[in-house]
Amino acid sequence: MKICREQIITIALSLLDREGLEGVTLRKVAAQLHVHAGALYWHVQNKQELLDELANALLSPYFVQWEGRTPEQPWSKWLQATCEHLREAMLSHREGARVIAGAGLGRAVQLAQLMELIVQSLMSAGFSLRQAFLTCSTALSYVYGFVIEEQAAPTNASIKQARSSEETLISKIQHEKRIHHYTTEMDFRAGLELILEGAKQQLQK
Amino acid sequence: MKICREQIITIALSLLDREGLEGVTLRKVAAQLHVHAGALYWHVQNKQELLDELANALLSPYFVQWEGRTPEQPWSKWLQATCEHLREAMLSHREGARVIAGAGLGRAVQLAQLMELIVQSLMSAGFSLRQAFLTCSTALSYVYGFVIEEQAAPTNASIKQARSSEETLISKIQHEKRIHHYTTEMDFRAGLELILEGAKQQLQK
DNA sequence: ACCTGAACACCGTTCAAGT
DNA sequence: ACCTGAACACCGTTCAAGT
Repeated sequence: MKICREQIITIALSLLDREGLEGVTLRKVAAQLHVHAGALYWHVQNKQELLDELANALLSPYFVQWEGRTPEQPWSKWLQATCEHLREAMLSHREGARVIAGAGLGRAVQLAQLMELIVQSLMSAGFSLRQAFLTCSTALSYVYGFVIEEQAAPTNASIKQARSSEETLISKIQHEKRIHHYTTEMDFRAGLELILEGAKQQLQK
Repeated sequence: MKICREQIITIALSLLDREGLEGVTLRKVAAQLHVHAGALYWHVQNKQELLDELANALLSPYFVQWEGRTPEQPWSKWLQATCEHLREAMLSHREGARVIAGAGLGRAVQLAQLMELIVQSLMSAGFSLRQAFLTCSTALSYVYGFVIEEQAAPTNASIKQARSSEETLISKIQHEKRIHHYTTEMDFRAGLELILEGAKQQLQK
């Protein structure tokens, strides 16, 4: 049975969607390739490397073709679209945000390249290197944190809380959301706008 | 050997600092209490519950005494202090951010309470329920994402990159940081200020 | 009520040996 | 070059049986 790196990643990805991150196991991947677990170590250094490649595999289809800001494009619109695109990439697979955050900037090549593209796009719009970096890192941190929480499986505790409708502000917020048909996507956009607005202000000084 | 829930959490916390999150294992905790692994299940439902308690244990010393905004306090100063305090709680133990994010709002009672306190403090400063929620959730997502990345162990890849000082913008940023003695804390504050600035702007409309 | 002892069904990783 | 076979040192979880 000849196998290659790509097959391993593809199988791992499908396993991620079916069983979640904790279900992604070298032994299960090997089994689906009709191969013993030890055989994977010829194609992959260890499990962490597989996880890193998983992060890249999530990001690649969304960002290999992604263009930097064009001169006539306002930077805030471009950055907004880029962050929403990143969120979509994360949402494209179960626990995607966790996978990407787990790899981090140091490991996920795609993520480092994306950061490069953002900083460059902001600088061409008049940001200093530091301003561009801070805006970029703030936006990315926000996306990370937001989507990780968004993808966290609803627990028994949170369901119980929602059901019992206590007099907490959080349950009032949930209630208001239902009435006004607020979506999680709207929350995400609104938070992102806060950051973009802050960056605009900073830029004028 | 009589043991109790508190001891389990204390041991787990020390294990977290010594060996990191993946070193926190029911069997190791049990061994340090001179008890068989199965015995822990009398005090704890499963490993996840222990992890949730770990998140609370990280937050409690920082937030049980934490006060809501006082009338004479500007909301932005109070929120800034609160977010910096949260970051310090996360940094107080190895991989603290990951532990807290892993528990999430649904599991870490302390975190849900903190959110409650923030929303309430912002509303008393004139925010609508929705404005307060969005500002709170944006700030918290940012802190999450920032500190998770901050605490990610530097990898071989990132060290190699730093050493080879390629012509990437990211390495230029690292370089600039060293020259100007920028700290990670300054980066955190600057990003936070972006969000606070954006929230101020939003409030005026 | 609280723990032992032992099992069950898993993990990642290594490595001689095969082909 | 690439995989088998088998081992090693672990995991979380369950549960009868002890005290």
